[in-house]
Amino acid sequence: MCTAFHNASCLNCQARFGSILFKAEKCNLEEIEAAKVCSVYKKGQVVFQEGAYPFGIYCVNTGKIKLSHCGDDGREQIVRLAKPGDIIGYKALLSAERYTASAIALDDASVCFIPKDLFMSILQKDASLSFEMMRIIASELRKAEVKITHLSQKPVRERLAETLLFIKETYGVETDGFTLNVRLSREEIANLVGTATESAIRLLSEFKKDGLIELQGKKIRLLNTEEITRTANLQD
Amino acid sequence: MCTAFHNASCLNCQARFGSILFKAEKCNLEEIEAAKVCSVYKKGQVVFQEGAYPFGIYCVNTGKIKLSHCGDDGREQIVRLAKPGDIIGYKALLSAERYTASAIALDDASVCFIPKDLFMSILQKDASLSFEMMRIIASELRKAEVKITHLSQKPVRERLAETLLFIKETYGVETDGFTLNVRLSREEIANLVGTATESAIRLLSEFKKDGLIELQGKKIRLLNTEEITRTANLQD
DNA sequence: GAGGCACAATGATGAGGATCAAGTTAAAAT
DNA sequence: ATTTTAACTTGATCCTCATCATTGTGCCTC
Repeated sequence: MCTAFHNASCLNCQARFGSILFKAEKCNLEEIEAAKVCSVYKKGQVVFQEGAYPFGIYCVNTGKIKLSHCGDDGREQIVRLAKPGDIIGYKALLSAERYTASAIALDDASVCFIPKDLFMSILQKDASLSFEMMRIIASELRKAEVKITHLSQKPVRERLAETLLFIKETYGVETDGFTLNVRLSREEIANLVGTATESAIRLLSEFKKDGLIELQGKKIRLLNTEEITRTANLQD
Repeated sequence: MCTAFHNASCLNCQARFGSILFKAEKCNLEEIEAAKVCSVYKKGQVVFQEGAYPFGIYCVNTGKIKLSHCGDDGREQIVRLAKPGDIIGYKALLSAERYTASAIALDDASVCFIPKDLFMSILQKDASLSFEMMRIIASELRKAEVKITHLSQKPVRERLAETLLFIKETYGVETDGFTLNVRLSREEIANLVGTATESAIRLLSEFKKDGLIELQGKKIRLLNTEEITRTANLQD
């Protein structure tokens, strides 16, 4: 499956990535550090599965994770992209319900697991941590609401452009300054945009024809961010 | 504009509606009570406006509030319906940004205002309150993600049925057990579903023809909840 | 009661985008 | 290297749904 081990460098890890856990009081962070278990997931492996009950939360150490929500007809909708420092699986834990999304590694990734009881108890006594958690979730919620509006009001073309910018914002670009620093399948891009795979493909080649992007297998280079932004037609 | 006054019955109000604020430690709740200002808004009046900076949060005392997000083309998307006991305007406050949605009274409503500084300072020291806040926001986020999935995968017909059930869940029904306990314009229903007004109207009359609902002006009676649920095609 | 106004309803039309089908490339497995 | 499989691409078709246009209905004002 995946190798599990204790990662002694938790403090370093948090500091490096500015993770939320770093906001916890020191003694609590140390407690987390002692209890956590770090696991390595290969690309495509499932960190947790929609419908399962949560036993704790996860903090992404390295790699990239997609959180996707399976629709009734079986098609997936990617609701979030997580990067190192991000925590995932907190919504189900907080609302004490089953996962509404699956977490799947986009890369080889290492993810720390923090047991439910520990995390919850710390959360209840550590106002600083829960305050920070709240801010993060609130910001996620804002993003989700904007996405809802755009889904119901914007055409696929604009949403695709927006998604490309979002990917860049989330995972950044490679050293050349153009290539998106993640390999997503066309289907995954479509599931992020909320459209059919064929539509995503078609529009990507249009963007390419128009000189906005360059395609090379799964590599996507954003050549003209200006124009992509204009295509996304963002007001706010 | 709207009458503002101190409402001595805050403790009662919270208790009655099981508001989140009731989770605050007692001394903090008293502090909130002392500082809050209650205002009355007439139907259609704006509690806060998208784009403005937040000065505090609001707790709905009586009445119904819609939170709507204005799309780039000016069409509104209703992202939430608030009822007595709910707090609104917290996302902008927590993320220290401008409102991304406007709050507008659907009814004559009375809403309590709690100043920013007070609320934030309490939140940072009151782990119990911020924990509860977190749970609420997390649950909102879950709902939002489901909505995103449905928006991108389900046809309007199913989404309308789902919306009717959602309205029932949120505001309940009148004493007859059928009539939705809120008056929304067709446009508002459409903006809740995420579709054109005409489409909402057309489908509503289809539902009526099929005996699922009864229409009488703005009154909507859910005659056959069973069948509406089936039409909504909910799996999860 | 006549006029005006907002909202509701219905019809006609067209475009955007999903779906189906077929062919192509790329990657993985043997 | 060859087969197998999966992912990508492109074309053709169909259908949902948005848009435009028109008429109908209730409601308030004068």
